[in-house]
Amino acid sequence: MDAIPSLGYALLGLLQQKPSSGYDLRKIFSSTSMRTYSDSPGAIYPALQRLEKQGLIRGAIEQGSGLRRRQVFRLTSKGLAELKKWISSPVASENLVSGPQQVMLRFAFSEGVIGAAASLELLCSLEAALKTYLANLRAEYEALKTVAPTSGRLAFECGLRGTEALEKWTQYAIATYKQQFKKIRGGAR
Amino acid sequence: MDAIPSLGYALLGLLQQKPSSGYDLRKIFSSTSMRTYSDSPGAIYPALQRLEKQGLIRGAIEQGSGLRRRQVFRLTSKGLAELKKWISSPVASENLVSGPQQVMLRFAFSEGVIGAAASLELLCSLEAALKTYLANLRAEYEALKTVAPTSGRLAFECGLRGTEALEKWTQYAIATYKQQFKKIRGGAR
DNA sequence: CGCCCCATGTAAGACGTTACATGATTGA
DNA sequence: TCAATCATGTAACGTCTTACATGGGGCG
Repeated sequence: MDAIPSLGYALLGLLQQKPSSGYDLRKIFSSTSMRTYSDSPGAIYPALQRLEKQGLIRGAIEQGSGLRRRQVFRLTSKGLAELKKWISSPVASENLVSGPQQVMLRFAFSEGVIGAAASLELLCSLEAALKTYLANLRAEYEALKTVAPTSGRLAFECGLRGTEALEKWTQYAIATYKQQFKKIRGGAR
Repeated sequence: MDAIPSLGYALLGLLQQKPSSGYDLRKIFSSTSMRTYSDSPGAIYPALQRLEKQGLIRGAIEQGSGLRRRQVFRLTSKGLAELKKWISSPVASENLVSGPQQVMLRFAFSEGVIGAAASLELLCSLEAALKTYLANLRAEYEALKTVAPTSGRLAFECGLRGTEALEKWTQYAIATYKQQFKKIRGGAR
């Protein structure tokens, strides 16, 4: 089985939340913070075809309400399994090189797919990966800061600060989940 | 003239700093914080060929020291002009949708290519773009925070915090440059 | 001699982009 | 009836990925 690109997982995650047509998905990409993914038909329709060919989703034509036929896709059990596997695989520090976007996509879907307890596990794995990643960044910074021109040094500091902000967010998110669990366990229902 | 991809500009910027062979450039990509760019020969050599075909760089074969021939590339005046144009074009808030990486690459090269005063201008343009971008993000957050599950809300907050950190960095960088200018103007040499 | 590093490249395939095509329905 | 919106798709093109090919030089 070939590796599924980022867009494919975004589609799987959205379809898990709610069965949708290609057009629905395009609207989500163009109107929400998922703008980072392409809303062009030339990207989405072929991607849906690939996922269907791999047996991860199944489309059903809906010819009811008089409009042009729409094809509504939903996850198959195989698709759900693939999504779970992707979301729950531990975060490696290499996953952070090209930004946290991919990991964040996994986390955003996690609660609905694998549950809050597993979301927390994902966060802990992210925190550990960040520790090694930040150590490398800081070492590189020490080597660079004496030789680079101001703009180069500042640009590097930008990456460093961004990653530090991500670390703080991770700790905040972990605390949020832990508190949530405490409330549920402690509070009467 | 076709649009130059990100990798192309990264190559132009590095070649402006120092004429290099394809192999040198690959090593930079694989060993420094520019890991985000591919270090694979299948990406870099074709990219260099394209840039040469467009007249932005020129390669000279170096057959001196007994090793296999290496081809050292350097910027042409046309290439330098293109690089200047790219770096000094104002930042739009759309440039921030897919992360600050591209803008940061421009900034990192800016001082050596267009000078510190123009670097400062780029930063101010970035600050303005961030203001509108953050306003949009915050509006979307208000709409989302009541309906989204915890993990979805937290993931969005991550993006928000990251952008806020970027804004703070921008202000810090602007202050750094302004202070630098004051020192130069004020201090005897 | 075999192995690793220098150094350059190509080929096949996957993916995304832009632009175009199609056709039905709703509303001015 | 004309335009806009719903809804799906295809074709050409460019770029990146992975994998392979080539060949010289230094070293044990």
